[in-house]
Amino acid sequence: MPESHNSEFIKNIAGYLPAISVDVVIFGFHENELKILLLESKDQENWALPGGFVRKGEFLEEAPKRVLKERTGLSGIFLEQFHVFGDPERTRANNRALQLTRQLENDDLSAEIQDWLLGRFITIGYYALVEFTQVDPQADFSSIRCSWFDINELPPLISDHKLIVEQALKTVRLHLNFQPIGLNLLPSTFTMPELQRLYETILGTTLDRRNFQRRMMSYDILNRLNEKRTGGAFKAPFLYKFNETRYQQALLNGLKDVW
Amino acid sequence: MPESHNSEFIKNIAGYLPAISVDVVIFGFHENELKILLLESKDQENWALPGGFVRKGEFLEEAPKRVLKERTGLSGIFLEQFHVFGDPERTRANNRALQLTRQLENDDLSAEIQDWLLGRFITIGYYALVEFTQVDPQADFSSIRCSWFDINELPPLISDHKLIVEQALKTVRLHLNFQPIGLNLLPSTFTMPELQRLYETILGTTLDRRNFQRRMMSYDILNRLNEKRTGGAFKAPFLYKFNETRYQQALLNGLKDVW
DNA sequence: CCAAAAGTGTTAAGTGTACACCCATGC
DNA sequence: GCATGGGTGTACACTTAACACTTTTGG
Repeated sequence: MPESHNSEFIKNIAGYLPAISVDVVIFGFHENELKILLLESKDQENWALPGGFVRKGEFLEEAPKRVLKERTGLSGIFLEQFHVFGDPERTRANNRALQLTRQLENDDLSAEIQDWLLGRFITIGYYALVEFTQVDPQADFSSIRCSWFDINELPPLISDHKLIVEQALKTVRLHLNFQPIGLNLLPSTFTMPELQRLYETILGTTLDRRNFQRRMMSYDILNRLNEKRTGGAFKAPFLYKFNETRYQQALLNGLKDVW
Repeated sequence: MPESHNSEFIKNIAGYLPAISVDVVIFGFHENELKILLLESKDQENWALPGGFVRKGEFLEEAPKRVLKERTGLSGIFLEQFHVFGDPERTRANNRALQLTRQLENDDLSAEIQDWLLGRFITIGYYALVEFTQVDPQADFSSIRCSWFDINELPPLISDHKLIVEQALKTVRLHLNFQPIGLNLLPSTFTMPELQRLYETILGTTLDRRNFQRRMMSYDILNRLNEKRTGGAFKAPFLYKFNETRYQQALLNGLKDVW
């Protein structure tokens, strides 16, 4: 799938908006670690965020949706614009362009297309929160591999991608203060301790078990099921599900305003 | 100043990034009303947000800074990116382009430049908070007038500019929950009731005088002066100044986190 | 001296924090 | 039965919301 899309991409380079790219920080949660999905380029030691370009006729949000779909197979996921990165010196475009041009150096790329690729790119940063176990990471045509990395053990990244990741994490932490989180990061049913680990991992702190439970319940976005997670050691915890209606409402209205 | 800049702009259209514009929602506060600065175009009944393009070599943030400077004369102002608007059908660019091309129809605009102007534009929305009394609104070359409008009495706006304004206001209200505000919206000294009116106006609600004062003081970003605002009727209120060091620190660290 | 605005104080209700205690489970 | 993790309850501190009282000022 990505292959055919990519050849298509090369041929239709003029069908994309110039100078604009999107990069997506795809967060996943697994074994108490917050992870992001990265691509390893063929030319370099460095890794890169999955990114793409915007088709001339499409809605802006479609571009990150495509990226997410192609790299994870997932759709219908929470995806949020968080910052535009536009330093003239950012070399993301150059790196990406170098990959493309080297790969295609035998082709007869017009000067126009060369210009397109080598010009300055402003990139719109999106973040996505996905369920780790449902993802089958797919490399794109310019990459060797696509895989998950612990947020605390990132490899060297191209261009300003480290900055983009940091900013994404900062934004998620801020959003945690007034938005619910977890619907797409966790399986459809989960235990309270599991939800707590997610919060702790994102925040990089520890939280009080009992107070966490109370606060989460006060948000009124969880339904406790009559089942428990059996099989594990020790006391079996209850299973919970997000109440999707209330969850979406909380996303819109915010959890709590100061004023 | 704007005139010379504008002719320069036309000649150097190729010196700007294609397909990207910035629009700035400039908020001011005057007589208990929240206002924004709008431009009236020569061709249409509709008004528009001040906007501009990004020069090829400049930092992204320079573009809205230029816009702000040219329309208000102000610099060093709080300016924040809040959303990217990228629907393919948004006609801002077309409207703007129409103005430009009509105005220049006798000139020999190359097909390339025509394409540049008539293509699809993605716009990055910024908001600025400025001190009303220090602004001398300046129209640009494509506009008849530049003036303030009460946020509740906006004229018809071109394209999706109404949406952009709404989103800006929503963002400011949200930011009010974790960021200090007022440094650039108010004169350098002000009274507590004046600051309260600002908050009330932005939020569209009324607040308790005494609790407001306590909360503001608890943020530890205000210095009370030994002077009062005399001349008015009734009891003279104290004057306050923002402690700029603490203010900037609060901007960075946030006022209060839930977690 | 009265009305209106501003400053200060008080108190009850609500919320958050830090625990103590009990329950379930595997070894 | 004991270590460990999970569920529930509670006392206390702290914050917030609501309101009373006092002070200042112009008319």
